[in-house]
Amino acid sequence: MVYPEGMTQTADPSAKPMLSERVHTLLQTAIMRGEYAPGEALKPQELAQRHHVSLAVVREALVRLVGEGIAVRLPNRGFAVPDFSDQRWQQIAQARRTIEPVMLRLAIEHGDLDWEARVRAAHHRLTRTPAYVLEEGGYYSSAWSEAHRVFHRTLLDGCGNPVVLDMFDRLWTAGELARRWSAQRTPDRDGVAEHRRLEEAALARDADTAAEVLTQHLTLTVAALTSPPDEA
Amino acid sequence: MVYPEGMTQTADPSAKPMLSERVHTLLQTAIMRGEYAPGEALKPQELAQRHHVSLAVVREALVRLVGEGIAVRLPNRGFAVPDFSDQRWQQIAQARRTIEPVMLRLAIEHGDLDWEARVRAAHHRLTRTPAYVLEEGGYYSSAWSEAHRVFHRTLLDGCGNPVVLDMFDRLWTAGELARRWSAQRTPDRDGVAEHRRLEEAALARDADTAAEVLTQHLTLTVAALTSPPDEA
DNA sequence: ATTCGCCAAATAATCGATTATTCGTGTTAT
DNA sequence: ATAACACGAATAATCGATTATTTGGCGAAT
Repeated sequence: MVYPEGMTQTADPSAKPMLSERVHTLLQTAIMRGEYAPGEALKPQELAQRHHVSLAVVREALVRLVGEGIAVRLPNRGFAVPDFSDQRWQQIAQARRTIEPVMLRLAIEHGDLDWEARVRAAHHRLTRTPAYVLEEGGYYSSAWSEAHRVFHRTLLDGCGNPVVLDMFDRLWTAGELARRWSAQRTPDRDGVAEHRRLEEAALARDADTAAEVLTQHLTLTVAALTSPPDEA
Repeated sequence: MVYPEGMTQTADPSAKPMLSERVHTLLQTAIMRGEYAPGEALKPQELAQRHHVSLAVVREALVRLVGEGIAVRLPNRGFAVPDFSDQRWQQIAQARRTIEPVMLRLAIEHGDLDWEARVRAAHHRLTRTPAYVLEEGGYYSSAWSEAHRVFHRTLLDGCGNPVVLDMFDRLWTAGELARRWSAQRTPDRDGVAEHRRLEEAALARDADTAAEVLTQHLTLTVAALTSPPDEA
């Protein structure tokens, strides 16, 4: 006897995750927070005993991180945080300038009412989140960074294409890491006006304007790297 | 005493690769060749004893494959080949149509003489490689498929941006796998004329024409999926 | 007859230990 | 003094075995 399709699916979303999953997440956030310097070795032994797990789970987590591009592997010489150079940051920024505007056109073409609502919500949250907190030493607050990511991601997710959105996610992650380490100082601009113009153009289904504003937004963000931050 | 930078680099390119590396490559080509059906389980035990390695190396290879998007992981239920649906193939094709034309513009803008030479070489090789061999059962010959990939990849690599090229590589791999399994029959068109027009427009630095031809090329390839193949 | 719960087999995840490779230091030959 | 070599410590890669989870079948209760 064959059970009906999907009958055997337990699919418990609250099930406790695997150890390797947890260690992976821990390492991911640690690297993204800048707790490891570029080029610094990620030593399985140390990590294993620090988190009270075996080498195998650390190793699995590290392999996953390599797949995500936020760790590198030197065969027979272990794992390390990639040393994101300024060049790398430029490459990532160029990639974003190249593809995100066309992604946005796709989103504007395909986005539905639910998308529009989510764009408004994300923009509202972004504008109401303080960009800096004194305690966090000169960088954007983590809350603002997350709101910023969600806004850009929400703009694009109107396209409904997970393949495209996955590319955005990878670019954003790599970009944040590269930006953290490639500049002496993170650019002091949060592009408030541009975000508002992006929101308006997107909701007005004005693809040309939206793409133009996004290109400008991404260009300025990079240009601010090499020139002193004048704009607030 | 500190040695000069790079002094300790052994960097033996002919060094024998790790076991996990070898198993990873083996599984990758097996999956890409269609030796596993979509949804089919990739059982560590069986693979381990078939290739005379331990579970750990198989497991590491599988984790890497998941990172590359050609395997999926069901927590506590093992690994499997993703069941690429027609929908998935459509999504990948849309992603390619969306971003490859702008990538090509970037390549045309930045490509140097060496790039031009490689484009000519790749196109020459593509046109002189037979697209079908009777022995391989209705699909393109593997030699032609590889020449096809190299041509498209070479066109884009003029941009010199590894971040962008990595996106192409991932899209191409996923696309080949999805195409193999999502259609009853692979489209019977190889777009000879389009490839030639692509080469000419690219070398003439005519970005508008090249982008247009590439969009058309990618659109037809997908359209051929749902309609009977009329064009040869 | 169907559903629920329990138990055993199969498989996934993790662990501790073993083997292989690299790194650093000290020694020797030029 | 410098460079090549050898050896031991440190670390990476791999293995074999253990533990945890799921799967499938059987019987009892409804």
